[in-house]
Amino acid sequence: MANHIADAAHDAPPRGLHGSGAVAFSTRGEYGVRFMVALARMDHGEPVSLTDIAEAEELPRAYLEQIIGGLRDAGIIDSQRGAHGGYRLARPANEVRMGAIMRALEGPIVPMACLAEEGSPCNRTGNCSVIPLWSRVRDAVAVALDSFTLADLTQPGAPISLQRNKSASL
Amino acid sequence: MANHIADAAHDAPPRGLHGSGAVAFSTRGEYGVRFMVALARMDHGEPVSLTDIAEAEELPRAYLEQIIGGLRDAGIIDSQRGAHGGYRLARPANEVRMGAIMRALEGPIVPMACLAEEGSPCNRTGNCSVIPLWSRVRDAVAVALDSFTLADLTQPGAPISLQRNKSASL
DNA sequence: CTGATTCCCGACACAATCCGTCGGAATAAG
DNA sequence: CTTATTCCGACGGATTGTGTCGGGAATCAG
Repeated sequence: MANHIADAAHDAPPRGLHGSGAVAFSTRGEYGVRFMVALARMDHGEPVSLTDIAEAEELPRAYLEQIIGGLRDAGIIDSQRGAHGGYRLARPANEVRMGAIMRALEGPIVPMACLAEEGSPCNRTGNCSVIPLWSRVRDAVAVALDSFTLADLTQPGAPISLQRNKSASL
Repeated sequence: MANHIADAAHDAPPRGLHGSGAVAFSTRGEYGVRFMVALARMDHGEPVSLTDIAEAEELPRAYLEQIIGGLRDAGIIDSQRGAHGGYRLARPANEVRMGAIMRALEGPIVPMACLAEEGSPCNRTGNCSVIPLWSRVRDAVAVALDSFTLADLTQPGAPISLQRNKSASL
């Protein structure tokens, strides 16, 4: 009886919904950022091998290798194969915004499937007044990420005004 | 040879990592918010049944029922059982912040496992300088969500300065 | 040339989580 | 008593996240 209701909402989302890389930060983001920070610290002109970084950060090497492919494709890091090969920063650390790194690692920032680029995922555009909310959240995340550069994280100590607020519930 | 590296990083995370309700917005958040908006519009003093809302929003009824339990437990909505029962807003729509709704639906906002409340999930607190980044993202999301009230979404039209920026890539 | 080192890439397996369904118990109105 | 509705626990399928494995391709040293 009520099945057609479920069906109507069921075939609406063509793609998996938060799979396209939502604001969800998985280990890809965590590991990838830690990789970048470690690389920025170790990069002294010679390429740094993946094994060295994986050991220093205690991360699974093979998995990390798979993750950082996105960083290379995005032109954030340069790679050199062969003996004595490894990775280097493509640009100085203070010119690399963390938003670019996260987008390369996790895909575009789309907190909700409604905000996908192509196609018309949300057929209720007229009816749905919730889009401004997700839109603002997306922009806020992007601004927050882009307010840091890689150089801000390589230096120890609080890079910008940082208060560890232990307010009750966020 | 290199296995102990993987092992060291392997038994470190005791709990599932982004399961505690990260910034990841799943259908719980989407459906729950749509439920709240629909309820705010239909609430005229009499309780509104879940079936009516599910039909109006074309959402799976049984799943929605499961989702909104969190809203009731958080005291955001009142429920009345039995015939002619249903749901009502516990407070006026303009006093309900969207952050409270999202927290009730998806759990606390924790973009990365490092920021969990209890225990010391990140044993590299001295070494890890990435925490400020995740911390700022978390705060930005919280502020963005709390900048909307439920009333802002029930009225059609742009509630706050809203420009649908179609900038290339976020 | 040969071999060692390192990146590169596709496929695979395991576990967790998400999404949604189902059936029944409790409560309230007529 | 019958009906309408919330409430609750359990269950299954599909998807995705996490990580491994093996081999191929480039590069350098000898």
